[in-house]
Amino acid sequence: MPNKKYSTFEEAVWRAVEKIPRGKVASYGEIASLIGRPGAARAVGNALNKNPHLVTVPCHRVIRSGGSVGGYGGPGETKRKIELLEAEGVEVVGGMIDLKRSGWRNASR
DNA sequence: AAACTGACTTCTC
DNA sequence: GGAGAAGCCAGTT
Repeated sequence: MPNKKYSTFEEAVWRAVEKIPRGKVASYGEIASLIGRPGAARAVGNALNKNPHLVTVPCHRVIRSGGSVGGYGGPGETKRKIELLEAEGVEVVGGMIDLKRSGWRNASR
């Protein structure tokens, strides 16, 4: 039986991630700050790794700082992540994203 | 309860 | 610019 209960931290992460508009990306650190846990970028990655809301939470829109795509669980999964981002209008070059163009609430303008 | 792990971040060489 | 190490947080075992 599914007694799977989730922590408030994870719920907060998913909530912040699903808030990311299509065609834009946010870094793990950004999410951590949004939920009130600055520096918990690692914890955010952990929450996404177990992401049970794979449908509601576009984890592929979450990237590393600087604009690096980061990972996605498996080695080959990272490539899929890039494809998804490009499909949404995000320009990914060599695993790097233009934050000034696809940054969620930063660097644009 | 303690220790390990991990989709991170930043500094230094 | 690339590689290595340390620091940080939350979850899982």
